[in-house]
Amino acid sequence: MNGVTRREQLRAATDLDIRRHARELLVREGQEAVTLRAIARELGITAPALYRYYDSREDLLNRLSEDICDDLSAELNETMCGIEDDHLSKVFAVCRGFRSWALTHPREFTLAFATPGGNGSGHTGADARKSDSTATPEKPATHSDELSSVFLGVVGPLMAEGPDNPQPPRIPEELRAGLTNSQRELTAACETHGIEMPPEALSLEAVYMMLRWWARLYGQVALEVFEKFPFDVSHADRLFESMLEELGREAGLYR
Amino acid sequence: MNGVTRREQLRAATDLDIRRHARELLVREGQEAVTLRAIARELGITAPALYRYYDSREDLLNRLSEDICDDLSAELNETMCGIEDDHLSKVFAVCRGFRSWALTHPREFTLAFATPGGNGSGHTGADARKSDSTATPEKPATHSDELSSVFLGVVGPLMAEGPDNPQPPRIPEELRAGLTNSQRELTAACETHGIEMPPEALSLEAVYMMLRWWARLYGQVALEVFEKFPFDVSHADRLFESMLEELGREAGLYR
DNA sequence: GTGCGAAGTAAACGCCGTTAACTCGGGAAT
DNA sequence: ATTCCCGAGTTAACGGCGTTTACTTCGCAC
Repeated sequence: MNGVTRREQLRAATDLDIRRHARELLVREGQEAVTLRAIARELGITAPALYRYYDSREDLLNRLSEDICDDLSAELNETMCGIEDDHLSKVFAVCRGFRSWALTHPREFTLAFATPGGNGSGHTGADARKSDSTATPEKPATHSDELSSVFLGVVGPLMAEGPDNPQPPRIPEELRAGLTNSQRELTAACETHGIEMPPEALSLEAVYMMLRWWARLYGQVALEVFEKFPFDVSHADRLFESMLEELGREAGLYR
Repeated sequence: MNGVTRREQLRAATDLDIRRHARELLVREGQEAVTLRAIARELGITAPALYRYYDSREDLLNRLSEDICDDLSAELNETMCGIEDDHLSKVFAVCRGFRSWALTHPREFTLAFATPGGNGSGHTGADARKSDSTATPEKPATHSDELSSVFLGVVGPLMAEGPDNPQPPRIPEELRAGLTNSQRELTAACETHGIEMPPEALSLEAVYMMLRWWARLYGQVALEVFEKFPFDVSHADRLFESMLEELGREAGLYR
């Protein structure tokens, strides 16, 4: 009657241990130290045993990247829930949370958000992990966008309440076609993730705004993590704050 | 009498060959394929010989990263010179050039602009390569900012001519201190690189603008290279164009 | 001509990912 | 209760890797 056999339990536990130790190695010593042999050593088993769980080292790294996104999502979700103020404050809190997470977890950020292969929240995953062949085909959703869901969950209410933009952003004509596509994708994502988002709130302007928010948030954060400012910037946090303020102003959400 | 001996000639030639083949491997097969043994194989020598030229594989990769920046700089410089229009058009051309270079050279972009160690245009280089101990101590400049020079060279004239910003960007008070620092660094950089930049043109507002330009340019480009848009964006080029336009408008440079 | 120092080599060490052939034990079918 | 399967884990091995050490070789300054 028990849905999960003893074997499955053990397997799941070992799998968790593998990823736990892999993550630890990543954090402590960097991506190239995440070695099948090192992981096995810490687990007290031998390296080839890991092939019962993952097809290859790369496969494991991809999974790690997903885990990282999920953990980050959970953390941001908590951050968000801890804010009692208006919706805009929540959005800001999430952005600040993303930044400070990235700065304190540079190696995890690099793996999940700056790896060319296109894992993380990208959309090129082959989705062929080692698992029971028939089980859990329940999430055919595009990809592991746990994280998008967090952002959507906090931006959604903001969209719903006050999009009385004093200055609608004047979307360039040749962008409208592409944006309606994204709009479709977004509404679908909101549905699958059960996010309260009145369809009329997801205007083209809103979609455009979200894209620009993400591009600038990501850009500023990556710039800081990789220290690629053209000259020394000791006041990066203040720069970030001014970017947030500017974003809020542009969205017509301030005052 | 000859300033360069035959030995030095050969050494320089071999060094160039090393980097040429390393670069080729990077482009063709990715960073982890840039192997001392592979390089040596293609050169027809043995791997330990490479240690006569570089302290380690990492050292070589750092040098590669610098080469990439320099090549990109040269390419952008050419792009810029090919534009005969006003200064703003040149700035746009350089930005577009940077983007299309990144998209066509993703692996080089990743190595030079998204490597956590902080090589490339960062400012943490230990600067201890294998070279004649006493020669060429002539560039104690902060770092290898060949690239910054290109951007400065194209932004400078723009600053010099028309900073009649209809809307000066209202720099947040707590940013001014840090920005004056950057301002100092920038004027110094202009001097060392011989860039025509009237000191009064490099206002705090101008420095602030340049930082924001770079952050957004870098962010958008990295986002595209790593395919980390939250949903499929097929119209990325148009998005990029609209970002440029927006930047121009914000700088008070448009109409 | 002699000899020094730099370029290159050969051999070895200890890592690595991955594969193949095996042991062994839990659990289902009989 | 016995049998048998199959999956977790092992051992051994392959080829490749970065790096070190000791060596040859040879250009060139004296």
